[in-house]
Amino acid sequence: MEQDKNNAINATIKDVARLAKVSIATVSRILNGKETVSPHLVERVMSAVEELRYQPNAVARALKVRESLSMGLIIPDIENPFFPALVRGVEDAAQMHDYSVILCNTDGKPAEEERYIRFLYNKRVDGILFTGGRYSDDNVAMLATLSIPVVLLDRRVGSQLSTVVTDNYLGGFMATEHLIKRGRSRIAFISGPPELSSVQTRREGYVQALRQHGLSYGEELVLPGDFTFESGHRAAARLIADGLSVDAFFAANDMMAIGAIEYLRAYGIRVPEEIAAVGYDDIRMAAWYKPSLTTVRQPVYQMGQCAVRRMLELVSGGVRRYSEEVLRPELVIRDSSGSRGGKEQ
Amino acid sequence: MEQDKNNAINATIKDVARLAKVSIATVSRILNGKETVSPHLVERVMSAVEELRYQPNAVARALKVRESLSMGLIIPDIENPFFPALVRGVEDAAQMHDYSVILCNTDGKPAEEERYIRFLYNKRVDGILFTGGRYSDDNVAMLATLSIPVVLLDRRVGSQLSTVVTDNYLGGFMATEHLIKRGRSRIAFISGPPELSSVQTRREGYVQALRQHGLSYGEELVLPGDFTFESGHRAAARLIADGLSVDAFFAANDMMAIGAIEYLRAYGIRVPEEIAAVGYDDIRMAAWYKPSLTTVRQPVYQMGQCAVRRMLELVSGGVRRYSEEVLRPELVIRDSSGSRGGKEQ
DNA sequence: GTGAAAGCGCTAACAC
DNA sequence: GTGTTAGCGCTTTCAC
Repeated sequence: MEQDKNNAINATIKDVARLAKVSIATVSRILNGKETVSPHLVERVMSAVEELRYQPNAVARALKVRESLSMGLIIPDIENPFFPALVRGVEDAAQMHDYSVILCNTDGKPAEEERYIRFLYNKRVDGILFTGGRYSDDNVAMLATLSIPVVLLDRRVGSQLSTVVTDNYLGGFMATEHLIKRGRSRIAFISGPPELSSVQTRREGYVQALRQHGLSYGEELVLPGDFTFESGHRAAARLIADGLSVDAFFAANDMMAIGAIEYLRAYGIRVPEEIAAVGYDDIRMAAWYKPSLTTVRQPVYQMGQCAVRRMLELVSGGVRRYSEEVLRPELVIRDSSGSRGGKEQ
Repeated sequence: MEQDKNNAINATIKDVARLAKVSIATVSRILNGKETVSPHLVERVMSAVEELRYQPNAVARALKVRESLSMGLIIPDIENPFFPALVRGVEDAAQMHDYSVILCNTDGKPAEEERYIRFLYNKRVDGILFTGGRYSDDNVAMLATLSIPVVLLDRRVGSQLSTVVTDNYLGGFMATEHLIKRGRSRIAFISGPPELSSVQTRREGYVQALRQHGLSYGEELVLPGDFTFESGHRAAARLIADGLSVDAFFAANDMMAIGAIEYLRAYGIRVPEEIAAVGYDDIRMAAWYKPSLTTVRQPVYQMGQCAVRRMLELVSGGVRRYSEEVLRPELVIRDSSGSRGGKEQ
């Protein structure tokens, strides 16, 4: 009656203690390895653990210690090719610290975001990594009031939260300057959702590069877009409708760049000869597409890692330091931006 | 001293009970809505919940009820374009039932798989959804001994576990027969990792289609591959080295198909005119690639959903029924397999 | 219909 | 060093 549970499916710390003939406190001490316990007890306990195939119950631990060793990762959509690398970066870094990551897809809908934040809070995650969709300032504000560490990814919002972003200004600048150096002078910008700070900042970089090189800039050079392939199509259609007064474009992401190129080529317009193109993100396809796409690569995987690091600092630090980490993007030069000599060549 | 915690960050069920002047049992009953409670108490409790912004602690609940409302999802790599849709299917279905999903990337390494299985068991997830990498029968066996519901995804292994797969035999058959109907007669197969049951079964479908149409089949028609773009290159290189005695190929995934096409075209070989191609998966790029890729689409998102459904059945059913669900793939006909009239046209 | 109380499995004082 | 014990926040008998 006392020992018949040895082979039970779920051994508890109690079972281990009984089998090893020690108190549960001793078992706990040994398993957590913080205090010193005499070797012969260690041995007895460890073999009991073996025999019972004891696996500590993390739920009970979480309840007691108020630390679940889990974090929430809120993203718009894992099927959007930007996010897998981010998620992987987060997951790898989390796992390294014995943390689990709960994945949440919101499709950028504020209502879903709110649901998930509440959901994660219920689960008592130790922290939340958040990438918003559209303008979700409300939810960011809500996050700020929560008594939970938060790291914002790729979205710099006004509030007082830690953020990890890439330098979108620099990215936009590099892309545009590259086209200028390739001899282009009328450069359009295919925008993403204008509410996103990342998009705004890329555009600022674009504008500044034009200015700095004495090139003309006007609202008519900015084409609306929403990050989809199809909106690339539409932007190209407008370019054509406008009489093609442009000899290059910089798109706020690769998907739109490719959409636009496809459309232009369907109209017999040669890329890069007649119109040069630069994208943003360096998705996988950018390298394989014909013409291969010059683009601005974001260190997405590293962003994920950094975010986890920041979050863990917040969790353990206790003191809530609001930090901002800016990662440097990189220009990847391929065929779509034309050859060194410019369009004449 | 009794009520000064009202605005504390983390209200507990106790705080709510005190404020509403009822017992914690009553609060619990109302919040779970299973038993009937008199309306005036409901009102009092609900307004206390409001006032305190009470959020139940799921960890405590999980400990008590032995149900964490979370599941683990083990995949090789979220950056592999096959998986995002799967993950999304799982996540959506899970969320619909108030479940959270813990994502685990193993890179297909058995050691990582084992680590994660243990990890998830520690967290007392209610079930595990598992897609193995290579031949990980050991871990599948380990899963089988665990006292935890498991659903295997896309891998039919000998053991007694529930599985959700697509009909790879049918997929291979359809792909091959399509090429035959397009007038091709010497059809190569670019294989994936030969240990994967999915790959083996696709190959069986391929072989059977050839046989059934009285076409020759031999080992020399099977080219090794490992699902990467580069291995598609290599396969094409071998095709060329062999003197191109082939007028079509069927690749076990799209990535390799595209890799092979790229290589062939770099050698001036026209696709589909000289060599027709069919892939597998229908990744996003398949539609955009030039030539657009004829391929076999797997209902990946639905697989994720089905797997969750199965798992939830196991969890609630109590009785462990080992089921097997086979989803039907679909042939998506595009340009890479040539025109209806066959290669002569 | 409602409250009191036991206990899920664990950690961390606190005694000895 | 080691054991005893008090909870973490919740659900669920069991009485009334």
